[in-house]
Amino acid sequence: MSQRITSFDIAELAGVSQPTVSRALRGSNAVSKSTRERIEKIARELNYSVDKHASSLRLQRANTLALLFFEDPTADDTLINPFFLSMLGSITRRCAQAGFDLLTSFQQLSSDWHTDYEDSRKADGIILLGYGDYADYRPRLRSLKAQGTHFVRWGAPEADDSGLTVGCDNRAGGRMATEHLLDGGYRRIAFIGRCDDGYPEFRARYRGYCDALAARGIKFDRDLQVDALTLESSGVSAAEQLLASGTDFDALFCASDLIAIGAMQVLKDRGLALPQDVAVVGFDNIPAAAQASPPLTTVQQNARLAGEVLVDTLIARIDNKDVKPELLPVELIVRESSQL
Amino acid sequence: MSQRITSFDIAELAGVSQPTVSRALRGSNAVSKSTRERIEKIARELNYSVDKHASSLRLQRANTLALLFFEDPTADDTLINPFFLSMLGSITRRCAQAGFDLLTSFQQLSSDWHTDYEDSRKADGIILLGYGDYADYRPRLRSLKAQGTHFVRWGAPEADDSGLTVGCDNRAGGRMATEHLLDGGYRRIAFIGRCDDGYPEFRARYRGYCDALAARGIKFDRDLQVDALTLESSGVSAAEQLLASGTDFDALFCASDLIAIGAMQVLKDRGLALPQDVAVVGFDNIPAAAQASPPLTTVQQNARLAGEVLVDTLIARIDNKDVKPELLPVELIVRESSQL
DNA sequence: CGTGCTTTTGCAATTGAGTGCCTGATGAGC
DNA sequence: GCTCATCAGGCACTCAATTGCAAAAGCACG
Repeated sequence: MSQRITSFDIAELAGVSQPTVSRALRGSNAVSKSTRERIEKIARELNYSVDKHASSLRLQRANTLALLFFEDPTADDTLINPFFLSMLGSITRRCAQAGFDLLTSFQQLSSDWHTDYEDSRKADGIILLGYGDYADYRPRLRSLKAQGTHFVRWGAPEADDSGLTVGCDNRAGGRMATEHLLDGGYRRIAFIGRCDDGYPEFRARYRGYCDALAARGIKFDRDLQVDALTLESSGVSAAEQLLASGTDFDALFCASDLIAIGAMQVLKDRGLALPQDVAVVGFDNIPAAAQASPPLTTVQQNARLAGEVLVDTLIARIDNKDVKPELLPVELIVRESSQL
Repeated sequence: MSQRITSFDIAELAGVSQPTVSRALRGSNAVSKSTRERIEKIARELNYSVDKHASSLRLQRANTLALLFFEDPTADDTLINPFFLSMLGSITRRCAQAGFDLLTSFQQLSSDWHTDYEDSRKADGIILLGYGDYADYRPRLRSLKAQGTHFVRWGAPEADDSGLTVGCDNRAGGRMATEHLLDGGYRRIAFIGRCDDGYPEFRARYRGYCDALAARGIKFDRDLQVDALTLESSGVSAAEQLLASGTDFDALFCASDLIAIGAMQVLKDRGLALPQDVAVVGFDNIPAAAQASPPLTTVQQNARLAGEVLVDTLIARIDNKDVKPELLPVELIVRESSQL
């Protein structure tokens, strides 16, 4: 295995000094056109590429982002929100376009992941994709922000974190889903999902649900809300709980597709016809939604766009540019679980 | 924002020289216990961590692996083999355990991805997860190998790439799936999937299928093999083609779950009862397999183990240790698509 | 108390690229 | 032909950590 090629090798072959090679390759205008072209040609022929570590050390910039999947300690990999995974491709591509590398990690919500990334200069900024109870890590995010760490998070923006959080318009999605059910003639629509402080995204979807009911003058019934997390098993229990309560309902708006899939299973087992007896709408449009039986109506987030906006926002923050937070659009995908 | 903390700061506070700090923190035995503890304490208090780039530059080692998802140019993200994604968590965790970072990227099969990673010292080695026609990139892998690049690939090992490829025992999986169908009394079992040179994994599954038939003395019928790629749409066309051909069949062994899901859709649309009229078995155990209607019997690969073995194998190669390739075990998951 | 050995530590150089400052060359204008 | 401006390129240093070598300090033993 031959010795690595350095800018000194290129310099020697081109008959110039090493700094000139550096200037030529990074496009300084203090190098004549002919010299630059000669250097570029040699570099190409030798398959030279700049040593990332030397460059980062000198520039004090890694040109690398870190993607952290926060995991629930109880979760196994098969439970990863498929939506996050479908962002991955988009994130890596956008990073590549912007000249950044992407470090990926799955982490427990432990105490030192941020140290590990920004303190050691491995990454210039962090993208956080998390699930689990947001209340648990809100304080940590606050302290990260106070430390000046560069990061963006996917979720529901809160009042005090301008630009730190990118999310889709969950509230609009909740409204669209509920209006769709109302348009279908359903009137006793249950909301399945936790909507307290720990689940800001679910809460926004819930608000959209309330908005739609209010707009049609339908009274909101407290009994029609049942807690559930983004787990199929949680959808199962929620549906069982709702049935056991005896509350009358003719439709479910589930805060996520996984919940919806679990709930549909229970409804079908009880011999209810979907959507004749009960219509179901989910949220996320995970691949399994289309496979479900019946195929699940759901609100789709644009994963491609989401990934791009996360990357762009983070890079803007790193460059100390102003970032205006935006809510990304959602789209209702109507399938047979809500409409024959 | 305060200035970054360096080993010089620690040295000053500890009243020693900077090299002593370096030695203390990386566990050299040329540092007295009391000095080491003093330094470690100060480093901890200041939240110091070693600058990755300076360290890598000096050590000539990035302590980083790159994970490349090779993508089919035609594919969109929703088509990513879910099995690969479920390896991701396992790979990141194993890397973390081994003290490596993980760079992730989705790449077209372009000409310079390897340059970009190992030549620029971004990563010490590369994990390749790919799909599409293997014949297309076999030559590229050969040249990578010739260049001495460190890499491992997930797939079906071939004769000449010892240790470069880690895979599960596709042939055993194919045999198990087929034997299960034979045990269920099915005799006209079709194999749906391409099994030429470009798809070594499918081919291994196909060989297992042939093994099982041969073991029961059942004559193999050429008409019962239909090409398909890992796409739902491809499963749809394959099933239509098989039906159109008029070939008699009572079961399908599909080379992947996505193919199986597409094929089942067609069979159901034609009014065939699953599994009474036709039994179906897939391969991969993707999450949608359990959601399918009827739930799909399939061969499960152990994604956690796969990720760990990929990482371990690659690190062993980087350290120039000997690597013995192994075939990872598979497991048959019986569901209603093949058994009432 | 001196000699010789082992720890412990510091000095100086190294890793590869990027940059401030200065010099030398070139060309234009008079 | 001379002066001055401009441009190209080189020197030396920097980024933060690691390491070979040598010196100093500590220790034991005669």
